[in-house]
Amino acid sequence: MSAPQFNTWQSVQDEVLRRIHAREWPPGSAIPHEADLAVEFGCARTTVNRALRAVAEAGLLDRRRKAGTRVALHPVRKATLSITIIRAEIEGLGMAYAYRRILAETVKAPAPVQRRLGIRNDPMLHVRALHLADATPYVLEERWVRIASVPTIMEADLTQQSANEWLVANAPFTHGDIAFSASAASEAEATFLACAPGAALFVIARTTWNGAAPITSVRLTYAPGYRMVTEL
Amino acid sequence: MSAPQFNTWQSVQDEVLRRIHAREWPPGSAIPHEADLAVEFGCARTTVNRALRAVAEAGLLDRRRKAGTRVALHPVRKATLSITIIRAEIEGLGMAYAYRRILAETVKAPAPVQRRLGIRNDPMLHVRALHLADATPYVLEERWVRIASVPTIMEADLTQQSANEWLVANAPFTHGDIAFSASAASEAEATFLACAPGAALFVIARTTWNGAAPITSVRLTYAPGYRMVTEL
DNA sequence: AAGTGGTCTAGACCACGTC
DNA sequence: ACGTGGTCTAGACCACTTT
Repeated sequence: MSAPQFNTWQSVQDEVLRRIHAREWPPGSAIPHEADLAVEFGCARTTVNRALRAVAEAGLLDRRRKAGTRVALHPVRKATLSITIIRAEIEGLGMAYAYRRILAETVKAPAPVQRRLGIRNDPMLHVRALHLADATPYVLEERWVRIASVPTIMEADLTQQSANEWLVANAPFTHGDIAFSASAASEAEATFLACAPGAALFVIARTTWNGAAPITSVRLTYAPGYRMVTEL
Repeated sequence: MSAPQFNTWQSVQDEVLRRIHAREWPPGSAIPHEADLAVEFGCARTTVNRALRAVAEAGLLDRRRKAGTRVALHPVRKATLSITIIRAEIEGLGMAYAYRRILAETVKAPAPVQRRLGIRNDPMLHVRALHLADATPYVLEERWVRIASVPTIMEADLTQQSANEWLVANAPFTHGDIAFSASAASEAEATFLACAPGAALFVIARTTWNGAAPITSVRLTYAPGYRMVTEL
């Protein structure tokens, strides 16, 4: 007889996933308690807990104290997107990276940007720059930085290093939001990205804070054909 | 005198995050070993491990056996997108959900779809459907399902329930890939989504497998103005 | 009130990678 | 070879939630 051995939390996780996928534990049903599973698997409850927690984080289990653990009815799969530096992204594709600053000015931000950041009339650094891959336009970066939050950026040479890269290295942030959308190329965008006006462009808008202090808001407009890919 | 108390792994995590953000542990620098931190924090090494592992998963620390733990030079922030069923997404916005099947046929899939799924000439179910929010077009679903992988789908009434929803409930998958892009509306898409041809549309392409068996490949084309939002 | 997951501890052994 | 993180154990107490 002797049940198979489950010595590691990963082997327990594999077995749990197998039972879920095989419908031995159907969606919505309650699964045995940690203590029972520990006995069945012949390991410590801590190990079972580690495994179940990992599966729950993946969205396949719902766990609640007292209520127990149930197989998720609508497995909310989570796709994780890694937000990297643009230079690293391009070089990772095996292409040559180049960067061209188009504009840098100190101004009051337009109303929509102020609203996103929750500020009023603070002086902002406005930077527009183009990132190129193998000498062809890759993405247009349109950025506002709240100077009071990152005063040292005024001493950075943004003709050589992108604001994107400088901020990643020098301006830590605690949280932010990010939005993905599609947008028709404006006349200006079409010129910079070497495409036709009205072309469908992939856009990422990101706003970040350091604690309560707003840092920056950026709009990245990608050249036609860009695809953001990840795994499930 | 007496160092502050860190009884829980979350309090340890908070302190670690504070030191990283405050640059007490600058980017690229090595931080003390788990054992040393356990002594400093006055807790078990297990607790320190739990905290550091969580911070490492968030991308702020790089951990390697023997090499030790370092503050990440380029913190790779991860955005997690939850993939839900479309009806839940629309109802979650407080809008009325409606669904209209446009087409369902059993055919051989076109070459690009076969290539994505890694199959040849298998019979496929092809479904085209429109999801509406408050009676206006929300997203167009264009889907291919490999019948051999999910035979029971032929008995489902896809005029009432969307293939999206049926599959989530009845066809478990182990892994998949997902791509986001922007695309100009074709004549057909413009008609279904009630927009102008050439309009910039947000597109999600998803392909899923159950183990080695390909399940389905779907292209979701959203009506103009759609934004996919998440937090960092 | 009681049951379930969440967490902490102290000690131990192990796997991996760097030296 | 050896140092560091990775994990396991057995037992205990606690927090949250539902009954």
